[in-house]
Amino acid sequence: MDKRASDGAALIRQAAADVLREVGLHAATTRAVTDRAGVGRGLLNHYFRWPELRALAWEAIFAEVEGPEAAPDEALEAWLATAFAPEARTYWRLWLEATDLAASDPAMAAALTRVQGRMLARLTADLAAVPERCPDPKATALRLTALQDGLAGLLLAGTTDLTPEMAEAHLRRAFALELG
Amino acid sequence: MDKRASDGAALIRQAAADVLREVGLHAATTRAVTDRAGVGRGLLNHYFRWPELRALAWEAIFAEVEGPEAAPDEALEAWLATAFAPEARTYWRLWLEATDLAASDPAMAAALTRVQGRMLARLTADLAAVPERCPDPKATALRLTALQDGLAGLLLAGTTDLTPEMAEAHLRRAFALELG
DNA sequence: GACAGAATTGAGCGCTTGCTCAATCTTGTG
DNA sequence: CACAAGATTGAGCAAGCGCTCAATTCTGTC
Repeated sequence: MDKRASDGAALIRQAAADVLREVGLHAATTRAVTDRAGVGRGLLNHYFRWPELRALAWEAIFAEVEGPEAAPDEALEAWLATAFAPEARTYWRLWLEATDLAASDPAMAAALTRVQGRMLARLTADLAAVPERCPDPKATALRLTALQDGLAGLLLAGTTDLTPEMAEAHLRRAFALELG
Repeated sequence: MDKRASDGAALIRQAAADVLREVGLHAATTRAVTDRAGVGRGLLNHYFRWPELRALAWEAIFAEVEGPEAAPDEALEAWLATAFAPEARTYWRLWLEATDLAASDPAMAAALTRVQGRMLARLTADLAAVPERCPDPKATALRLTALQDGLAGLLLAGTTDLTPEMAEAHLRRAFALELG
């Protein structure tokens, strides 16, 4: 009745998410996951195929992030404030790698579609809560999301002298332009 | 005196660029390049190391694209019009993959820095040509570039119902907002 | 024609990857 | 306790990667 404290499959799912966070999508391997989980190599393939497990763990990570709702106007400020917070770096990287992988990995593409849809819907809803200032919430949400992705890419590449603070300022500036 | 019609190193550089265009940065291999160039496998390593050759070929591809200058106001329209043209798809993908690789590949990071710097400088200059409408060309160029990157990422992932035409419309909308 | 040096070749090394599979260990049931 | 069924193991396979190196071919010079 009482399940084992260590259920193999759950152990592996958890370890996969941990490994993804630490080394990213590209460097993550099945061996790293099984070692981390403290189980044999064969067990992973008994429950999963690597592409599926990878997509599963990736989506689980972003599911955590989506977290609870906030009051509409606080939600927008919270979004702006956390978009380029230091803790978010892990997610920019996982996001970028996922966009990349989605081209060749159907499982990742599906996961990305779901997460992206949810995030866009949420931002759209938050923007729709101030209709007098934002006549087309869907379009604005898409532009702001795209801008955020693009700025995150610039930050990750580390190739410009862009800092997270500057990125946030740019996002706020675009936000101000969009909301008139 | 007259150089050989087929100089091994040049042949390999050219083949590398072709392969990158066709299969992208991640799928490209030394074997694909040497086969394409019609030379033996060993020759590539006689002249190059793979990370360097890859970065070299990548930068060469974008050097072609930078092309000749246009009249200042035409330049902005040309930029908007070609940003999401069908032919540009290859470049979005190479760009995205490069951003990804830059984290672990110093040669790619250096190449990306150079190309990104040139592109930003060019757009900044074009925007500076209309100072009455664009008070801060550098910041605007960065935001527009980031937006373009983000929209390209969304298109590549193929996960939203975004079309290239819509992406261009979004870019034009942001452009209009920026330039008042 | 002979010869030195450069260009070029491809078999193969060492490594990593995801995955298979026969064997072993654990667990719940009668 | 016995026994079937599921959980778990790890050696090893097949494939791919960048790269090495001894051997071969080509090329220009005297």
